Amino acid sequence: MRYEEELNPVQLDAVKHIHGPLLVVAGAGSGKTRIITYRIAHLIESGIQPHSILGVTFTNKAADEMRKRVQGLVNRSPLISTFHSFCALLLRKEIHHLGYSRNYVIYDEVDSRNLVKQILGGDEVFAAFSPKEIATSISYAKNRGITPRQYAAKARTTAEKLIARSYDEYQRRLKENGAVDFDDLLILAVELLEKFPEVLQRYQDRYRYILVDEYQDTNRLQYRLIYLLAQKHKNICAVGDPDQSIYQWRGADITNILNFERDFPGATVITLEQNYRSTGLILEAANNVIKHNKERKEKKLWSELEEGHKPVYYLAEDDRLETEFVANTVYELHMRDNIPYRDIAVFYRTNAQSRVFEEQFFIYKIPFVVIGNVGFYERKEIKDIVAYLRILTAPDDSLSLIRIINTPPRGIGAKTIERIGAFAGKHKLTAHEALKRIDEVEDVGPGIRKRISGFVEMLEEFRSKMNELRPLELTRLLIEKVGFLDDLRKDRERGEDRVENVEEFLSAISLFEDECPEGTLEEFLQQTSLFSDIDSWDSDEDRVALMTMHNSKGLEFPVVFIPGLEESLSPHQNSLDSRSMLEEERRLFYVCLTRAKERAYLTSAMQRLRFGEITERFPSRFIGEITDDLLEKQGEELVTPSSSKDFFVPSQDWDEKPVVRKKNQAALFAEGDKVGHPLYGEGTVIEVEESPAGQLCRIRFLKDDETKTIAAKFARMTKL
DNA sequence: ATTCTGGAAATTTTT
DNA sequence: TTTCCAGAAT
Repeated sequence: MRYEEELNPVQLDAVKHIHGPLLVVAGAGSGKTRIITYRIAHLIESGIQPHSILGVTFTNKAADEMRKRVQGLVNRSPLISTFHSFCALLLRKEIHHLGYSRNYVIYDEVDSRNLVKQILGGDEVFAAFSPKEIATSISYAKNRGITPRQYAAKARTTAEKLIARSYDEYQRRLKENGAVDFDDLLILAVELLEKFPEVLQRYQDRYRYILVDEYQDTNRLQYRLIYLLAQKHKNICAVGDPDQSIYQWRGADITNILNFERDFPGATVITLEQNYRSTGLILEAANNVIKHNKERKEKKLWSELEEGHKPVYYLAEDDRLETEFVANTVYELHMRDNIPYRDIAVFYRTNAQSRVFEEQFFIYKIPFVVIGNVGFYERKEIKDIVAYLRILTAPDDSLSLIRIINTPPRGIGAKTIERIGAFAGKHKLTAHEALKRIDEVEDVGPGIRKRISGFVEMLEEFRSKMNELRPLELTRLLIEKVGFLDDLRKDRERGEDRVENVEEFLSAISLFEDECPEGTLEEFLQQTSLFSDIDSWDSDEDRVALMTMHNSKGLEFPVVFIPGLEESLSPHQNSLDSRSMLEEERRLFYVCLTRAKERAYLTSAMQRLRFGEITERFPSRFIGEITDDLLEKQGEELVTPSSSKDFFVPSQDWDEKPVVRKKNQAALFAEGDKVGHPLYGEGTVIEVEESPAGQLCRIRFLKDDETKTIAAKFARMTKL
């Protein structure tokens, strides 16, 4: 490959470097991804085996993309994953050393919070503290490498003592449930490598060449992990930019990148300051802002690209008009300048801000996709199904068990669950074991007993089928057996959406089966718990992307909108009285602005609706930090509500829904059809309903004369 | 045991 | 405005 033609001399130095520690300080848009991919390609072309290379990125999406690019260059690819996925992989093979089961379950944030809630439970002293706050504090401590014991030793205030106790109990219950949380993945991986030198050595010799992206956002545990792995061969390449550090609030430690040369003596340091992404004026505006940070190593990006357009600043009267301006401008750019929707993005500070844009874009028929918000796997209906599947693979996960024992409702209430819990506690049993001995639990009525044992038997039945059935088939049968769809459809308002989500979940399993023909249910579950919303975003679809400022990291778009640039939103209220937090807010804004290739639109509102109440707002200080000659101002009087209306008149014939989802609907069954079902046997279709999830059939089955609603697409039914 | 109801709270950012 | 939760009604 001709590296000289594809890279500038500085980039080339970074790419051609093979042995020893290397730090690449890569300013925004300086070709960071390019360097990493070409460097991997170069390593492989120099005769290094792909399997001895490890690449670590921030998101699964970034990892996928990088893998594809390397694949495109040299037709081979090493392991590239996120820190968390890598740790999960490592632990899957080695966790037994630490006394955990290999089939451990990964708890996400919601699970963690529920567990904390459970711990605080009956104790009224704790009522003053929210489970969320405590969960956050615990996570914060964990990311700093503080153990429960260390925390307890240092605790002084009542709150700290409470957190200390909760933390300790939290860890105990995690282990009891055979579960680990996100933070544990890192903690346990580090613990494993520290306590078992022979394991460490194996992995050191396996991954001789390590690359870490977004190094400025690694925390102490992640640093430790990399340090351990790279200690022997010292072939570590870290790429990052201190000006783009935006995760200190969750424990990212900027000193990791600042002390690189101290930690890896003899390191080569390469700094990239030429920007290839943004046109001149946008870049200059960004430089303007970031230079206001005090805690910063001087660095000035420059560009050979043309000056381009000035960033536009629009001050709206209120948030409604702000979104209208954005929608108008998007519409104009699309219609007049033929800019595809996929080239446009909106970055806001808080997820709550997305709503008004969704509504406005909907009115304007502008196709869009919201990235982030409530992640797919965090939706209740999906978490419920996942809980069922987890229980099959890991019976001890009592959190999941409690979640599903009465979902859908089967007459097992809070009181009963409490009694079972007490029984389990008394006899030192897991919830699962206690359920099996339900006959010994006192004060439980005969009807309830019967339902519980029925429930337990059903789980056993499915568990025994786990080996013979593929995950998709198993999940389908489970959903039908439990009557999950019937339950969802009881919700008149959102039932259809939920059924549709279930459908999407099944598609995800199907995709997994295609990709990993040998993949087990456990592996699927582990993979999904480390999935984030941005990972599944298809950037080829022609839609405007809506996401938080944090999610914009690592991306680029020709056109970028940054709304809500007001004091108390950006910079955020909670950061106003700390200089370091304020500087992080500034970096965040800087990151967003440098995503823009050709056009940037910055907007603020003077009034904003908050919880249905009007609040007064002031333009962000960040706007003031950009010199006037760099901004094209479009103020209140320039685009008033009336004149903005002139931009856009929705035409009458645009009647189709702007956001169209592809559906592969096939008319499968009709009323009166005789059908055979793998679980229920023979039946007759008595009603067919078309839904977003395809046909839903009400079917009366001969066996016990029962009527059930079944999604035709997913049931393996045959016409008789 | 489940569903309904009204009052209170909610919004920082996430692997 | 929407979401959440405790207590009341079924």
